[in-house]
Amino acid sequence: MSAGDRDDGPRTLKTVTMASRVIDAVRERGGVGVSELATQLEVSKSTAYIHLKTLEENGLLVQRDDRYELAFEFSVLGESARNRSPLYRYGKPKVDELADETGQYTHIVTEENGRGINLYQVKGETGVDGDYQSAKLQQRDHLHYTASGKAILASLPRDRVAEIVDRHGLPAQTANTITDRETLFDELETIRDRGYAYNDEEEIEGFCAIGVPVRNPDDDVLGSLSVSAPAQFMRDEQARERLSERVMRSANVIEVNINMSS
Amino acid sequence: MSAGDRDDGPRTLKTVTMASRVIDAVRERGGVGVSELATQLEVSKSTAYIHLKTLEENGLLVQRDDRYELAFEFSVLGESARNRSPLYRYGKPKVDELADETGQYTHIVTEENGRGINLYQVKGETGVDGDYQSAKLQQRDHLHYTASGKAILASLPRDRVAEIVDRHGLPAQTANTITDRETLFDELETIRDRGYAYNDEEEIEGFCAIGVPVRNPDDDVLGSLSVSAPAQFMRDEQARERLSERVMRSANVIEVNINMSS
DNA sequence: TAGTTCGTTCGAAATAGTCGAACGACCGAA
DNA sequence: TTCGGTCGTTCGACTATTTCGAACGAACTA
Repeated sequence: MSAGDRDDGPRTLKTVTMASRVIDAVRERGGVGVSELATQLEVSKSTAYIHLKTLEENGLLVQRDDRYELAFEFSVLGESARNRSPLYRYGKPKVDELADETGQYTHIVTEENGRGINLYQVKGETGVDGDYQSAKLQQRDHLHYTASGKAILASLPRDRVAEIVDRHGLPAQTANTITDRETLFDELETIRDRGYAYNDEEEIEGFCAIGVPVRNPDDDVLGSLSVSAPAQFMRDEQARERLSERVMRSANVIEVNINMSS
Repeated sequence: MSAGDRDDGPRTLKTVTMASRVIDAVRERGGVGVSELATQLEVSKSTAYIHLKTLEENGLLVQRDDRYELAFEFSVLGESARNRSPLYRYGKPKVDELADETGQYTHIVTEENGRGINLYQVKGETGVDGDYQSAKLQQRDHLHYTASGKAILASLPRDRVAEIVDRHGLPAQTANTITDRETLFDELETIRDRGYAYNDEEEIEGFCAIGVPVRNPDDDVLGSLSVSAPAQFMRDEQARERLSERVMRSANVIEVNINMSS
């Protein structure tokens, strides 16, 4: 084995980690062949082969057109994971409602391992078309350049935020992305005071968003509710004010519904 | 090892198969502890432990309240899997539309390994509330007792259907479920003639549904589009006729859109 | 037809997984 | 408080498993 064998923390099963890398490679490339995977993961063809076959036997991959792709089984597992989240269960109807009323893209985001995960989103009537919808839902995002992410960060203890920034950094996405640690902490302060996070074209040029945290009775943050709209729309102070009030109200209703259920 | 070591067909990685069983157990129980998993899978505590830890390290499980649960990562992978399906991409807007117009539950289903997978569904205005929605989306269903499933089976070659029936059987779900092989083949014939499948309370008592296959230019079936409604509603011949025409029309539009894209 | 590339199979070398015992932490009962 | 039970966790040793590379036929290209 190569020199730099890093300690993965606890003892782990290398074969399982390898399988996980296989799954990741299949997702990234949208399907792989045996030789291709062997090259990408730097293992022998026979190893790549047996991994793919094993995952296929277990229903996690399927062969389509001579390539191995992710099985729909993942969509079953994904639904299972989502549905355990009260934020998803109680938030989904509110997202539908908000998207309907505002006509804009509306999302629910939660945090996992320091990244934002888009649990659900709806494109409202006036929402711009394109690959935006499917692209976002497939993606784990950094938390510092989205309104949803910043809303979550603002509700997390300071040292947790520091930990996340250490781990994932603050890469720029547009010219407006916050890439400085101190600026970020100041921004989070502002968000706490104001009650909502504002994304000023920090992720996508021409797009702004408003994000509001959703908390449980113990004040742990479960995630956030957000609405994004063209910069043009958001530049109108009044519209923005109205919209933020609206999102805060919905987030609050979600919180109440979650609290009543437990 | 125990006596009955069956040949899994091709050579496979036992550690990966074990990991897959772990994931399945976690899903089934909605979260597990170390000892609990060890008992369920009949392995030592230390083995259960290292498997859970490895999957956690790889972002596939998370610890919540002293239990290991499925990570939202699965929801990312699931979206990825779904979005590769043209049936999903082109069918989703039509499902939304149909649910809106009919006010009933509307779904898109596809087949994988002889089972039906619910790719997307929407509860229309008049759709009954309850756990039905989330329950269905989490589930792989047998194909023989749903309208969507029968529509798919009717579009598959006869020997493929036989294979599926051999593998998964024809378990009864209600008194109306088709449990006899010959009856099923006759029904599939009827479906082909009629152009749509009808579920007459075969899955859930009080619920009927209409399912229509969606095929690609090569005449392979990609899945089906279906609408379910209370038995009361469906007993009205005229309503049923109108609805089936409507579903067939939408399915056809989906087909056309898919074909134009390739 | 010769030269690639692909996926697939196999035996043997080398690595990695499993077990069971043992520990400290935690919880509830006595 | 103290005891017995359970929990998750760690470790070394035995053993089973994974990995590799070579070799094959099929499919495709030149």
